[in-house]
Amino acid sequence: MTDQPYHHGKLREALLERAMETIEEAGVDGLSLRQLARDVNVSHGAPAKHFRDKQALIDAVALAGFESMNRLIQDAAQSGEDLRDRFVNVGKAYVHFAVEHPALLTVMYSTKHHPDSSDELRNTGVQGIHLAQAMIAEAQEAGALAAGNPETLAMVCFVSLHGTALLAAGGQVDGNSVEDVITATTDTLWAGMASGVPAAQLQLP
Amino acid sequence: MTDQPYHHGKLREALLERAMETIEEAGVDGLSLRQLARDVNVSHGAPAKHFRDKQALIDAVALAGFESMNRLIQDAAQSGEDLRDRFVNVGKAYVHFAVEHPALLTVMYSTKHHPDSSDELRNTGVQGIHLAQAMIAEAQEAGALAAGNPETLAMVCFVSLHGTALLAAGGQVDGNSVEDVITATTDTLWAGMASGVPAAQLQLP
DNA sequence: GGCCAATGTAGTCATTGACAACAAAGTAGA
DNA sequence: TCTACTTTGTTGTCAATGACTACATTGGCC
Repeated sequence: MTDQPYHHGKLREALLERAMETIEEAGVDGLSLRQLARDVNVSHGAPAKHFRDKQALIDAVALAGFESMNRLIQDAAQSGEDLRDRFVNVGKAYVHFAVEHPALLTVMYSTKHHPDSSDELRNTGVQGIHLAQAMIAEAQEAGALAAGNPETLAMVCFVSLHGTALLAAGGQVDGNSVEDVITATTDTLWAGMASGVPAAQLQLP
Repeated sequence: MTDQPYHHGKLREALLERAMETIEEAGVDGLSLRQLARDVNVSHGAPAKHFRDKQALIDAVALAGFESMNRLIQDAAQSGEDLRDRFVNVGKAYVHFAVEHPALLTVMYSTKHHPDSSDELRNTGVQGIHLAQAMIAEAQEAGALAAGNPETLAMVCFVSLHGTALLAAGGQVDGNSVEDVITATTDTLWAGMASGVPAAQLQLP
C-alpha cells in the first residue's frame, strides 16, 4: 500500500514545481497549501517545514520566475545585428515571457511590490533595468542615440515594456496584435531617444 | 442597547465605501466579507443581499475606481496651453491617481483582466485609450505629430503610461522621482511620435 | 551504538466564504 | 385596513483553509 518512503527526498522542489503549475492554471488565489500537499502526496503540515508560511512559498515562486526571465532577457541582449536590433529583442523577450506565463508574472510583481519583500527578490527583479541602461549608454557612445541620462532613459524603457508585458499578458491589447504593440513600442522609444528627450537632458553631473 | 433600525438603509453604499478603505489599507487580501459586515455593524450574511459573492463586491469596487479615475483624466485632457501640454497632463493625472490609490489600481486592473469581467467594467476601463487616440489624431492633423495609425500609437502611449503608473504606485522607480519618470516618459513618447514611428506607418487603410 | 537535528504526520483551532431557513420591514392592491 | 409579496437583514451551519502543536520516523555524526 505505502510504497512511499517516510521522507520525500525532494519535497521543497516538488512543492515549488507544483505551485508554479497551479498558479499558471488557477492563479494565486487557486493556490492552497493543503491541496498542494495532497498533490504531492504528503501530509498537510509537511510544507511548513520548507516554507514558513504561504507567503514564503509565493516569494520562492516569484524568485524562480525572475531568474528564468532574466536568463531569457540576457540571451536576447546578445542576439541581433546592431544595437537597435538587440534593444528590440530584449523587449520582445520580456513581453513574450509575460504572454507565456501571465499568472506567474502577476505573482512576480505583486510579490516584489510587497512592502516586506526580500532583498534578493528585489535585486533579481531589477536586473533588467541595469541591462537596458548599459545598452542605452553604449548606443549613445556609438552615436546612435542622442545624449541623455541613461538611468532615466532606461527607467522609461523599462516602465513602457513592463506596461506592454502586463497588458499583453492580460490579453488587453484589443484590436492590435501583441507583436505590433511590441514593435510599435520599441520603435517609439528608440525614435524618441534618438531625437532627444528634453527631460533626460537636464540632469547635471 | 440596539438603537439601530432593522434595515440599514444604505448598506450597499456603506459596504462599498468601507471595502475601498480596507483595500487601500490592507490590499485585497486584507478584505474579508465577515469583517466588513462587522465594520458596518451588520450580520455576516447581510452583504450577500447586495453582492452575490466576494468577487462581485470587488468588481463593484473596481468599477467605482475606473469611474473616478476617468473623471480625473477627462479634466486633465481639457487643461493645458497646447496639445502637447494636454497630453502630458493626461499622463500625469493617470500616474498621480495610481500613486494615490495604489492598491485600488491593482484591484482595478486585476479585475478587468479577469476572464469573466463584465462588459461594463471593460468598457469603462478602456475610455482612457480612446481619449489618447483622439488627442493623437488631433495633433497629427495639426501637424504637431508625424503621420501614423492613431490606434496603434494610442495603445503604445497607454501601455507605457500604465507601466509607469503601476511601478510608481509600487514605489519601484528607484533612484528617480516619480515626476521625473512621468515627464521623461511623456517626453519620449511625444518625441518618438513627432519624428515618426515606423511600425505605425505600415497600416494600410 | 546512541544522540540529535531534520523531516514528515496527526490533531486542533479560529477564520473564512457560501448557503439555507427564518424574521422583520416596506409596498402595492383589494 | 387587511393582506399577500418582495426586499433586506439575522442566525445557524458547513466544508475548506492557514497556522500551530505534539509526536513519529529517519538519517547523519560522534
